[in-house]
Amino acid sequence: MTERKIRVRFAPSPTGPLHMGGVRTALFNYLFAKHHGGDFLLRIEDTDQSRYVPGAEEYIVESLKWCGLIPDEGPGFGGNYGPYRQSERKELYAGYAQQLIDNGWAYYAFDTPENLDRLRAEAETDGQVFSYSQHTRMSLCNSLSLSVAEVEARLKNGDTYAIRFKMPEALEVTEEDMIRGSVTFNTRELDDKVLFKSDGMPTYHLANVVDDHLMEISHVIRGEEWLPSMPLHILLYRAFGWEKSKPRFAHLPLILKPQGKGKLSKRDGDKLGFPVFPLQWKDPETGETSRGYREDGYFSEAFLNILALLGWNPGTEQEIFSLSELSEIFSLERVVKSGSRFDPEKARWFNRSYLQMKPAAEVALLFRPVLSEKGIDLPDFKIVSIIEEIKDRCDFVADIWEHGYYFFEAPTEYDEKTIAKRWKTETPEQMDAIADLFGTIETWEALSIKDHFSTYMNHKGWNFGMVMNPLRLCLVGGNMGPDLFRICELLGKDETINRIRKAIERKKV
RNA sequence: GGUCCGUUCAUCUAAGGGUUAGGAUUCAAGAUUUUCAUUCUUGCCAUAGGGGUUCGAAUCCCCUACGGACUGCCA
Repeated sequence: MTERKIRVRFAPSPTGPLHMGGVRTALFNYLFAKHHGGDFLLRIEDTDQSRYVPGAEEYIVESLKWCGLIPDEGPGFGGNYGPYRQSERKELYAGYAQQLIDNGWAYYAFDTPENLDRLRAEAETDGQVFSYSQHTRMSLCNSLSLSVAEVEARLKNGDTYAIRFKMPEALEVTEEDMIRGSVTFNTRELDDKVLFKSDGMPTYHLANVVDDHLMEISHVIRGEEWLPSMPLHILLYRAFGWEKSKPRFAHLPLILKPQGKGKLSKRDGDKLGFPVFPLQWKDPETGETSRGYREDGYFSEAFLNILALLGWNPGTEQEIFSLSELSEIFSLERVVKSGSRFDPEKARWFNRSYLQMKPAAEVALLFRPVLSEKGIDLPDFKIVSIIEEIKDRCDFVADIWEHGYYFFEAPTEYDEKTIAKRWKTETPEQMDAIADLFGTIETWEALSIKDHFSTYMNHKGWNFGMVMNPLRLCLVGGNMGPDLFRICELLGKDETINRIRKAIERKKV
């Protein structure tokens, strides 16, 4: 058992885009596999054709690729345990369902969905909850309550049926969850879940257990919402006689909405003020578009880093991790038990940290398209120099424009507050003098400009603040930006002088 | 309603019987930047409540409260 090859799977159903909780589940599976030198598989659980959403599977694959969580096996990724789409494994499941009927762990249920709906509605009006279970099964229409002859007749007649699990009576099922510890359920309280649907497809429970067994999955790492069905799955392994090779279970805490109640869900879409999806998603039915982390300008490394620290911690004070670093130190023991609220502010901070770590040349490559879109073309070394100056005030690549547009185009308006505070009657004359001074400078380089400027200022006896601030206003349109002389240098001599003259003109009017 | 899971600053979390309960984000103040942002320093802020066990409990046990998940021929 301990020598068993580690194999884990991420098993989403293609009912829409993956949300960040799903990505985190994939991440933890990936990290666990890589940490132990095991395999990470992707399996598409598309057993409910009525909920199938076109494009969802592609979306899932693209999301994993963006994050760098590349499956070792899966649809389109190869592997010896395929197919990895449950719809393509359809034929397989009926035999397993039959096996359970034969050995008495399951039974045919002929009840119509309408009838069950009615029973549920009735129970509800009485303030009760209907459940198809050991307490009610004998009064319903199934191969346990009907005579053998009747069952055979119905089967022969082609009546539709579902196959339900026959939950044992009053049996304690205890399982050691790798995150939660020992968890015990009593089968008395559990219902008879449908394993095989009347449409010929298995339900999640059957397909999941059968495939995990066939694919030799060693650890099931999934969201906490699956904890209540763990006893059913345990019992299914028992019913099939697969207990010896049964995987270990680990139920991850949920990611909660930042405010309000409940877990984060796909339906939260765009309403929260931050993306819940890794990638932008366009709903094929409504045409509605939901934003994604990628399109919002997050680095995938930052996105993953945020997710890694949501419900897990390294036990040290380190917060920034690469994927390979995470693989090295990740362990299920350090996953927390309680659900966590996602904090968009901290997500921003993570992205900022990654942006700051990247060399200016790399950021320039990412910023280039923004400039191209605006029809701006500058030599690379120039862009890199500019980015070096303003990178540390940005959280996202897109912020570079916001914080440094004046490097690329002259200001068209000037900040009123700064004008009121700094633009005095003597200012135009002073600016004019500075422009003249600049015209005489031969080595157009920050240090040299500063030198000339200082000497001139001292000679004139002018107040530095009352000249530098208006000068800054002329060049950038406000009271922001990096070192003034660096700006002059990067702008170039002619442009600097032009901007000063232009500002004086504008102020006159 | 029932079953199961959970509960340390506003948020993410550390501390696996003995610490002034630590860090990060946010927020606030100061310093630096002759501007702004950054950066740095400092500060504010927490063991849900009640009972036990123990010399000693955030840590172990019980109860209460609160939160969450599940309760479909969905996954």
